[in-house]
Amino acid sequence: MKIRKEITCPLEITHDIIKGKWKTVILYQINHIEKASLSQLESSIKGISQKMLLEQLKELMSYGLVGKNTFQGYPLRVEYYITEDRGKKLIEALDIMQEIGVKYLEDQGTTEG
Amino acid sequence: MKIRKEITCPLEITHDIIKGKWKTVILYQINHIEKASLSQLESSIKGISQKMLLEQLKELMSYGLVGKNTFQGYPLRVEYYITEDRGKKLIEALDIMQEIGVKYLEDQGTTEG
DNA sequence: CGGTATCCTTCGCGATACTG
DNA sequence: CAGTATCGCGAAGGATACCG
Repeated sequence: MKIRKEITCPLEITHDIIKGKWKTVILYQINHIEKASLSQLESSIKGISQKMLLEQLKELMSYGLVGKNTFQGYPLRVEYYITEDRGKKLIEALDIMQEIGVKYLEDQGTTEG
Repeated sequence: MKIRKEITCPLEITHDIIKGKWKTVILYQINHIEKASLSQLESSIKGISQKMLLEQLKELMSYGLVGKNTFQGYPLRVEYYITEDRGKKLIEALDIMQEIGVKYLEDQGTTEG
């Protein structure tokens, strides 16, 4: 995911970070599950492959939005979480987007049905 | 811009609508300029072509996020605006994204310089 | 259970030219 | 000033197979 060099407003940086198909859902799900394992995320996000999930998680971590704890032993265990400083702020925006989505579905329902 | 059929959460609908490279900046700029003409938008958004701008505006209007007033006569004049019902709500999310972007730039500045 | 590597396809976006 | 049409490219993302 590329972040453009020339920007009109800082908003675009944030947008470039989360514009990928899965980024927002992943963040949203991690926040809900709280300490999310890879398999938990994989099964909770419809249609995502393990490869995409890991790829996107890596990017989100590189931007400091998601953190990870690894527990050695058997079976292997990891916990993904939303970072307090950067991640939680973005969740606020995602929550609004969630609201809008819910509203959108309601409107669809009343006009279609 | 395609909206996926199978979703995990309504958030994805909103995301699918604004995921395009220019959607968020366009919305943000329209909101700031208030009654924005095409040329105003074109000159205020760095790097965008008229074709992309019109294409994206059309999509944003189809989702009810942006409205347009056309004034016949010479020269031709149009005003694009953020819709009260749907658009303004999204601006709330974009404002948060703007804040995050600003913070991001600040952090970059302190670690790099 | 978690993670990596490779190959292939699709479609978002840019460049360009034209119309009312 | 505002808007439409066509074409080509590249990166995002999907399928699949393999490793600790």
